[in-house]
Amino acid sequence: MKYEPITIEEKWQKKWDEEKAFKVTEDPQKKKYYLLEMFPYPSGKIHIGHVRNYTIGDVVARYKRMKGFNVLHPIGWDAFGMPAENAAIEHKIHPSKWTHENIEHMKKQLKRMGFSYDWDREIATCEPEYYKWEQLFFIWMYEKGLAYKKRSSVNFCAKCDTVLANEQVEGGQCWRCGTEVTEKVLDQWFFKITAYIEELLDYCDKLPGWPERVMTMQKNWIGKSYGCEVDFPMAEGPGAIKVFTTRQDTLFGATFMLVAAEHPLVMELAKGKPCEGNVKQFVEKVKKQDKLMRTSEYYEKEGLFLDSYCLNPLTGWKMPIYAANFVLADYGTGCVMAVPTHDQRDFEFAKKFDLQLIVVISPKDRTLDPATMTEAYVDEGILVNSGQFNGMENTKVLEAIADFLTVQGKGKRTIQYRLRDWGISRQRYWGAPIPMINCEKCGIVPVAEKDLPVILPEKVVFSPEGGSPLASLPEFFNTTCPKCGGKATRETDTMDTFVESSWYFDRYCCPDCDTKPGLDRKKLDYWMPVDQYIGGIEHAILHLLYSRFYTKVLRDFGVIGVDEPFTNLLTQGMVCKETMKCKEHGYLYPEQAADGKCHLCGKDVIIGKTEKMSKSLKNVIDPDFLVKNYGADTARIFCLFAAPPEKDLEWSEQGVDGSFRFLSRLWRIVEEYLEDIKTVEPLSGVVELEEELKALRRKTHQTIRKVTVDIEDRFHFNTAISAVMELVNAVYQIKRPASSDKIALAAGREALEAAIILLVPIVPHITEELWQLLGHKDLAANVPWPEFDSTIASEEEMTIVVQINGKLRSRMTVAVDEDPGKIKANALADEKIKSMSEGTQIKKVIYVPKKLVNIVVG
RNA sequence: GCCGAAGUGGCGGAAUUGGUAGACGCGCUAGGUUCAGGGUCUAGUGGGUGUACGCCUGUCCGGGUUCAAAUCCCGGCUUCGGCACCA
Repeated sequence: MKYEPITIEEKWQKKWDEEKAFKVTEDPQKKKYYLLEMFPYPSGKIHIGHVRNYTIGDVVARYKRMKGFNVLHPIGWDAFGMPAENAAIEHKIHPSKWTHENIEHMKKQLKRMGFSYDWDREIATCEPEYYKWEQLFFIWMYEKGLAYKKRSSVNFCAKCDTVLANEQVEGGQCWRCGTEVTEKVLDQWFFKITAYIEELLDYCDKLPGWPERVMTMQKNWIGKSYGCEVDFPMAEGPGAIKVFTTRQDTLFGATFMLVAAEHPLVMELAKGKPCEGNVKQFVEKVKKQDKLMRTSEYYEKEGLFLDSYCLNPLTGWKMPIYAANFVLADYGTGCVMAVPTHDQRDFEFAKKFDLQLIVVISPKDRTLDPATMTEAYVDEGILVNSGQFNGMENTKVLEAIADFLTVQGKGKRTIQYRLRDWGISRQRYWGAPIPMINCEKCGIVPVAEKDLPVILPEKVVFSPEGGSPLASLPEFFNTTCPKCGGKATRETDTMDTFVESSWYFDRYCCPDCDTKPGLDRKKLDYWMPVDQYIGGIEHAILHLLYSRFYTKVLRDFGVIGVDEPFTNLLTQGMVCKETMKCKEHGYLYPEQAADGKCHLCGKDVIIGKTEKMSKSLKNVIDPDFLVKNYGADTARIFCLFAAPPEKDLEWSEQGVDGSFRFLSRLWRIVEEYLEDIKTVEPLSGVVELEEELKALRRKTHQTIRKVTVDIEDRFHFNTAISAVMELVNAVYQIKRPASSDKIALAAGREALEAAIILLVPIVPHITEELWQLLGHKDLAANVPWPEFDSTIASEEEMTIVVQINGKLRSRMTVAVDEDPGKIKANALADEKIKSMSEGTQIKKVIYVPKKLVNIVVG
């Protein structure tokens, strides 16, 4: 019988489905394990990235189940979002229909991969049963001041025709479509993520199960910095300009003031002065320039004198005030004290406008002369020209100056963050409606809880020009005020889809809960937090930060009982493949470049760089193709074998062949033995064996040990698989026992059963089939994980390496329990060692137990 | 520019704590197979050198610590990722 993956895979998938083999319920007697992979956006088809992500997760889920854990392993759909809406415009298909069809198809694909999900917990975030609760949480957040509306300048993507959060802008471009982001002023809803900023930061050091670099990225994103707020009084008249600085040690060197061009203060100061017209022009120019500036590498420092002065609070000197293009309006106070001698940007600015330079930090080995300086001095040094602080080290004077400013009432210590509140308004249709009402009389009023959900209307018109379809649907937005009953209009913005993905893992614990608040605390207390979360590194900031925030909000509502949603996080690497190009036809799909020739023109194919698989580069492998040609098991084992999970995986056609070959090899050896071992019990306990079988048995138990450690402690599936390959090789290697040699056959059966069971989490279909062939009635998926016997696994002999001065010279085989003194003596008595150390003096003999003897000679 | 990760055969990757570098797989070579081909099984496969037991050399480069370094320390190079006028 040949190994026919397609037949057996479909057979077992059907069986698992019928038996609901992976359905779970809360069981207080059993230890729970919540394994979660980032849920997919239903784009239409699964891609290799999904296959890799979900395979990694499935191995762990199946392994933990075999280890006796009560494993929650759910799946669902991140079903709201723009592509559905774009499809509606382009193909005249309703987003709902498009989404549901995609889910249907992708669900089939996932089932075809053999992932062990509890499908009864499947959720789709576009269903009112889901977003209803999100709307409830929104109202609660509104009542607590955690959701608020603000008129603000926002990042706007013209192509997507919607607003983007700061986190969704990458290098000045839209994270989704790459279009350049522009600024727009709109009324927007925000979540007050900054209310939890300290806790979010704090826990960055309390999540040891997260990769260091993800935590670093989050910390950077939060961007906490300690400094001072300092008041610079206006030279004439009342008032002062507030400035944030982390470098109060350079305060004595502040010689001019910079204000962000967009800052309202700029026009205020220029008002009525001769420069007003110029200033206005300048501000307009900078506003337009802004977006370009963000993306371009080079930038020209520009500024304009506002014909006003303020005073340095410590020196009392007059400081000219400039509007500048390189000062950020939304960081700190939007105003910066300029210290040209010790800040490169300020230095360049001062040179351009010929402004005063005063050195206040002096390097230890030389003296700085403002007249000859060619760049700012930004290193450490001793304070000069700084009154009572002269002679002190600048790094140590920060506290003293902060105290001094506080006592003098000229400033105070403050903390600044880079993180802004999370803008969640989207001017799109396919999202969860924001449950708010604008009443002419009462202002903003939340929808009454009893009226939830605010259902997304089905019948809408999409226009290619964009704009929210909801905003042109009177049946939707015309309503009455819940407070006064008067005429009112609904909010037509929908929520950012990152809101749905911020709590879906909670909902999985009780997907059918239909009583307020949609989350069953008892069930959540059993399952949460997620023990292991697995997904792409691309969500290091966005999704993971939002989810952490939302978890804390829900905790404070008493809805859940955990501080953090994900205890352990594994960020898997990308799947890459070489690109292929034809001079004439550009990038080619793999099937268009068979035999190294372009199938369109026959020209030689140029092999390009290896890059992340993407449709635009056409370096993609369709999972359907793999399943059809090799089966799901081969796709799974290859994804695991080619690289450890956190590293990028380079796709290799030949590697896939190799994986398939291994499975066939396993199949063949079992078949080879099948008749003879069908009725033989595998070995267990202590049995006297001849040398070859003893070695095989040792290998069997060593393999169990290694695979267990590799999966449990390190998620190193590649080495686990190679260990099983070795075991299979070992069975091939032994002499085929006679049909009557029951002991040898029992040892063979023990080895083969071990190989099969150890591979169950990795290649579940072939192993189910082989398990059944061996005469077992129960599902391999439910078999307990094997234990190893350390006595059987331990070697009786060991190879000791003999070195002279650290160089390998000889080896010897000794019993494991050999006396160390004897081993050393043997090493010295070794023929080769004797001849090589002749005429030298032995200075030292080092014995590393069970490893080597190093003889140091002089 | 700043921060972080990585660099090992022809290739993907092993080497858990400093202790036999290159497990396992791919590729390649040779051989067996009622072997057309493919498949399959067995053996070999870092480089150099020698008839051979062998010897020399070798984990990005240069130093250092150590009996012993892919692994630890210092300096540099390259690649990838993140942040980037944050005051």
